Amino acid sequence: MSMTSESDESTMPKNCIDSLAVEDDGGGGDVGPNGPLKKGPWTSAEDAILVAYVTKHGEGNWNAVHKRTGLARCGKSCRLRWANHLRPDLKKVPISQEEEDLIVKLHAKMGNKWARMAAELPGRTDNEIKNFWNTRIKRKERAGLPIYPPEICTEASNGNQQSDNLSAFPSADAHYPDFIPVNNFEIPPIEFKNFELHQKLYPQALLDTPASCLLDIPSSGLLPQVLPPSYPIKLLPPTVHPPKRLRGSQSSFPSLNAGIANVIPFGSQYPDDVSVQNTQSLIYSSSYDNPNSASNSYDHMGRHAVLNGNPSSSEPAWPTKMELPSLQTQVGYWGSPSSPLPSLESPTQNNLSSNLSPRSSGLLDAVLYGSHTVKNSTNSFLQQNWNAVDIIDASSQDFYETKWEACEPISPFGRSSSSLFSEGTLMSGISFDEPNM
DNA sequence: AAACACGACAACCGCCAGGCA
DNA sequence: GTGCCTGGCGGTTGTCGTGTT
Repeated sequence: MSMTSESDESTMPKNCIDSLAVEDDGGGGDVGPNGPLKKGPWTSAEDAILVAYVTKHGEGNWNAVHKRTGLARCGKSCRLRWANHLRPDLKKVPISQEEEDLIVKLHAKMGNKWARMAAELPGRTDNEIKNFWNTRIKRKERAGLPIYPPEICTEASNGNQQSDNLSAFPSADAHYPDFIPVNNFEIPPIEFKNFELHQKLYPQALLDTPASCLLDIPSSGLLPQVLPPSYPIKLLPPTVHPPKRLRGSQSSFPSLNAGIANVIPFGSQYPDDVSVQNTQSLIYSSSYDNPNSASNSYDHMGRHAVLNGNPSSSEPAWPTKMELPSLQTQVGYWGSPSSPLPSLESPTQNNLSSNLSPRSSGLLDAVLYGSHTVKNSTNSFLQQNWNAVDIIDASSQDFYETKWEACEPISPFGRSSSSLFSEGTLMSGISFDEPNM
């Protein structure tokens, strides 16, 4: 990014007030109990500090970052920076057409569930998808084009009808093409590995680099130097972060309140729906043909896809505010007592869930499932890659040249960076275990 | 060349939920 | 049971680059 301004005089966010600022780099920022916290664009030096910290200590406990490193950033800021920019598994290339198509499809199903959408798009962050979508919406809106391409609506409605067969949905679902089976809780077994491996991949030298030193480094690009020349995307399948909590666990459709969630056969759509877990295209590949419902997916302005066919939802909020797909505005419809829907605990769903993924009815189950799977997979994975640590510590250069070559050629920061180790300039001796201020 | 509009993106903010003492 | 802390999520804002007038 070009945003590397060091100046930031803005005030500290309220939610960061609990963080203790140690660094006083003369920059702006509010003053926490122990000093100022910076806001605004991150510098390369700050990135490097954060990367080093996370590499060594792992994700989580973000508020400890600045306490241990002297980084004048609040925990939330650190977390976001890491998640959106520093995670090694992030793609640093523009969103492809395929990805765009998938985003559109996912949005038709999920609405503004960016985090969940990100989970379906390896290497993409919720923020990235959100930005992409918002931009796209604006563009479409300005052009008077439908947000959802006709084929998406058609496919979605087809998929929805197909789901009828599975869930014995009432005929009303013809108006809810986005009600299609999808495993929104998919937690690939490997996803929890990321950090452990990263810990092995970042150089010990960096880990021991004093924050005070790093902070003095100009933003000209320390980070590219301290990070591997390429990312192990293939080794580290990016996905939703481990116990990523899903908001409104009672229903993955935000607008569907608990009561509704209880009656809607989301089981076919949620955690346990393995039928879609690995075959997302299934959703749109149904042989069903329902042109009518597709045509209903657009309002007269071509603005908001009325996927649910409810005209009332197509009007108001959409243009001025990023809205959920109209599906999610149809609470009343689904919530109607006249629509006896199967329970989430139906045997069918349970059967599905028993195979591959967590049960739709419980986020906890999803997490537990994920943890279990990861635990197993991580062990073997780490065993396979364990020597990477030693390699790095001993000879980073060799490691990168030999191990990273086969990986995604795009570096985390979108450039081909020279190895930090090739330059061998990092200081050592100070660990982030100890506050260095 | 300057002004403006727009896109793209990073970062912040407020809210909320889970964990824990 | 309650309150605090931490972290996640979605919405919003701010900034910069680029194209157009």
